[in-house]
Amino acid sequence: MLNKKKQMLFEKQAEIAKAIAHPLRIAIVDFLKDGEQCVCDIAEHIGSERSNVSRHLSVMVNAGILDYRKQGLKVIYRLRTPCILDFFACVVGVLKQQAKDNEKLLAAL
Amino acid sequence: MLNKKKQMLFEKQAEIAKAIAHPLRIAIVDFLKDGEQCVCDIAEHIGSERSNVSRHLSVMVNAGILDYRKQGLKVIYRLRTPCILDFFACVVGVLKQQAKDNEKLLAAL
DNA sequence: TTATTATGTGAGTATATAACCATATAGTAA
DNA sequence: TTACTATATGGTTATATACTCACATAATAA
Repeated sequence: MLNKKKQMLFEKQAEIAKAIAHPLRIAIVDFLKDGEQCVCDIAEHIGSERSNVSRHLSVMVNAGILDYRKQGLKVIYRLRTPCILDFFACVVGVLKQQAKDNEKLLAAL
Repeated sequence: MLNKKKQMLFEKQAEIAKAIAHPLRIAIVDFLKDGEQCVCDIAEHIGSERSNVSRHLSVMVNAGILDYRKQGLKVIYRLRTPCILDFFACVVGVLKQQAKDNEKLLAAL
């Protein structure tokens, strides 16, 4: 059985994973990998309402994935942990594996 | 604005991330990193009902994270993409960063 | 001061997810 | 055949999440 310490660690990890697990949030992280951006530009880039984007951003800030600074009227967000990008490299690996398996399946028909 | 292709990719990635984003599922992945296991042993190890574990497992199989084989009465699950473990290395990095920041905050009080 | 702009947040609704229980399915053994 | 075990799944309920709209807040400019 799991001990309390491990259980707590898994809950923390799940929180962070959940903070990434949304198409818009992934689009945001992908956008921010090239540099910091304000909410308005993020919203325009991913094509969603600012209020919605603002909420997605705060989810990721709370999880520790993003950071922000205020500059006049604007709030500018940036990636706080670039290793998040490694995660996507792995995910793309999973997708490629799936594609390969589908090919095999097709070839076998 | 995002094009359709990127949007589809982000949705796929989110699906995989969601499949990891649960404390029990992370516990399962952590358990499986040392080798394949049947549902009954997984359920006992993480301390949850078999029906519940079975559903969590099928979520991860559908996402392409896990694989399984049948052996008599038992169904034995294994990690399909070990790079998933890299993800956790990153997540632990995020947690460490958070802990460091909290220390600084405390020291500043 | 008022007006404008960027961002954040409360309220409501719709949808998705997780957990539990009961039951179904399938393999094994007597 | 019946009994037993491991796993999967339908149904229900509780909870969480995402989205939209309206409004609040805060910085800036006129």
